[in-house]
Amino acid sequence: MWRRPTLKQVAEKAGVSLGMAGRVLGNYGYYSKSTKKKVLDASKAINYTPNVIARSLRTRLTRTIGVLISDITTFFWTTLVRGIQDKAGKAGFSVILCNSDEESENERLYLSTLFERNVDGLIVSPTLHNHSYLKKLARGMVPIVLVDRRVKGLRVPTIKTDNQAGAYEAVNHLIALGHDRIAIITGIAGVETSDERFAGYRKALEEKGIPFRKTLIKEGNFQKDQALAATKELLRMKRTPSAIFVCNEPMVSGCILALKESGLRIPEDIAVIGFDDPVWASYTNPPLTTVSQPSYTIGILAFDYVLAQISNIKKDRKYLEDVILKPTLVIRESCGIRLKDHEVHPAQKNP
Amino acid sequence: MWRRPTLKQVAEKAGVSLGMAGRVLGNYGYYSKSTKKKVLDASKAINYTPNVIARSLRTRLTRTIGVLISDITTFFWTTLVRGIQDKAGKAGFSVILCNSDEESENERLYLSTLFERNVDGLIVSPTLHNHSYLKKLARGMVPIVLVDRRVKGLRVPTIKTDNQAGAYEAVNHLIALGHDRIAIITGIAGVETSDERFAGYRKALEEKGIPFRKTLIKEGNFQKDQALAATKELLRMKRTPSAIFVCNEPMVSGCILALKESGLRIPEDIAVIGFDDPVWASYTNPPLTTVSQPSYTIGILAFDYVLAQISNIKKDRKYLEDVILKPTLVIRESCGIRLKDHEVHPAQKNP
DNA sequence: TTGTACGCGTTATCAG
DNA sequence: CTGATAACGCGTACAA
Repeated sequence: MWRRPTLKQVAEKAGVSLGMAGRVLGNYGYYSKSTKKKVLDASKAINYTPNVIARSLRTRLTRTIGVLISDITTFFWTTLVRGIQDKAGKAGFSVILCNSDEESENERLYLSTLFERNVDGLIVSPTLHNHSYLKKLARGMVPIVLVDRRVKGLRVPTIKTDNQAGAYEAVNHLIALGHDRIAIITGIAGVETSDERFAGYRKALEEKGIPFRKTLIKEGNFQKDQALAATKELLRMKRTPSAIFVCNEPMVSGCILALKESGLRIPEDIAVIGFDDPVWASYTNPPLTTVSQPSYTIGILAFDYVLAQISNIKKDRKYLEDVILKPTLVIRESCGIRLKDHEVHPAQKNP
Repeated sequence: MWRRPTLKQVAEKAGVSLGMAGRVLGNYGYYSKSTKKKVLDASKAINYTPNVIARSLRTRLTRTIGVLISDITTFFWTTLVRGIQDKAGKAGFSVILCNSDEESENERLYLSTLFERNVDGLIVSPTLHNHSYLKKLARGMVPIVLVDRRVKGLRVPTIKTDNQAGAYEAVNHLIALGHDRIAIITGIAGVETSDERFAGYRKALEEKGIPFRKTLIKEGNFQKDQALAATKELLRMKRTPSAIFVCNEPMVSGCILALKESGLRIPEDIAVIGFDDPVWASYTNPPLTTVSQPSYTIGILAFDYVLAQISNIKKDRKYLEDVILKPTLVIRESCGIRLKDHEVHPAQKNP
């Protein structure tokens, strides 16, 4: 099998020492114009490319970061990862991508292989359980930035959106349109993202004095199928909800599917509001009203923040703090037409 | 800064030689039960993990593959990549992901950094121009598998779907429904995928004796915006098309958007048929009829095929040949109701 | 300005 | 069974 040319071969070809060749190719130290030319020519002649592995062993730097998220397949993560990659590419970093599928086992596994591969930094969206290994890594073993969710007891910069605010706004929108039986399909309970969105839901209801009914709360797992099942359960109730707040993109898919199957019209028979704003949100019938997160930006920032840690720019305290981005409500048609202010639901008590 | 424990430290702690420690931890060669225990204990005690970089330098193997596609953000690629990752993860391989955005410049750039990083194999979807570097790499420098598209003059196993057949089936479907002014929004001309789909379009028309009009052909760039513009142009024609065949997912988005803006109803005023079957295809109004590609499977196979090359299982000639998967037409409602056989368009000439 | 020599952490060979 | 010891390819302190 073919073997790549080495610095040594360049040096021989150029008739200089190995160290000399290294200096001009690495562009450091002193060297004369003439040797520079000799080395460069030799390098080109034999098609030399540096061996990054050897360099890494020496410098202890790989210019690689590991990214561990739940599932590249969902819109939120795809765009977030694209953000990371774009920024990383420009900075000369490669990114190794892993999907945990929300399984702590996978998280643990990937985290350790990533660490063994000497990545310079890690961008992680932690699963629900067993963060012991993550915490261990965070104790100075490798720079880490969290995205989307924090972990209790882990002091690591986190880039995320204000989920509670997003959910609050969504549910308020529903209330303003006259809804008072608002169901919610949450994500996995315990995951910060879910809990915050649920909190926003609850806060909105409480503020307007709308009764909070346990039967209207369904726990999903962030995935389509379970949301579909949950929606069906909701529809089997004696008094069905007048609106459903679905806490992420794959789950809205499931919900809409269930609604379609049951022949219900949106929003006439039941309103739907989602979280995450994928391209297809404008194409549904009717177009989906939803909370939009700046996922691409989160990716960009996440990379900036690991890079800051890697480069040790800790002087800038900014890079040690969390950043919490504001989501925005994108109003389309799946909740019906917005009523005038004076037409808000009578149940509203706090002005 | 913290430094990871090394084999040497394990050896010292265990009171054995470096070579010994290496043998038991690497599980090769001979060692006694007692030294095994000593080494294992020491390893655990100081939390040893092997340094993959050093190993790679020695073995010349990185257990890493590079994946270079156009854009992780589109459905086809996301699922394909997920296929690769799933298979790679199980095989103990990491994957470095890069987006070319269909720019040869980026391709060249990423290809070289991937190569310098000593990836064991490469899965690439080549851009249109300038494959000189790719060809160079393919000359025994690193195992390569192509996905989605071939490159002229490059003898490398390629995993793709039969685009012509897919397009042919799509257009035939349209014709069977009585359409005779069928527009097409193609991908980038010259890219094999596009050309094949175009060929399928043309073949279907010719077979049924439907006139082939240049004005009904718009070249897109695989992206949403340009397809949107193209659709608008189509609608500005004196005689607008009765149906549009749009050659990939992001472009269907653009097309539908344009149609919506113009107030046209699908399929009453104009039919739409797409290529690629993203989740949202069932949610559009009406649900989108489209050609579905087995993208996840392509990813799986692609990894199998590079791995075969890496492991040198070339004895199995199977792994040297292209595999061309059959797409399937998913009929929903964006082309209208299927007519009975005897109702096919009168222009049909060849039974 | 140039060359020498050592170290990075493993794997693997070769005597004992 | 075990212990030295030589690569792997590159960076860099040190000497010349």
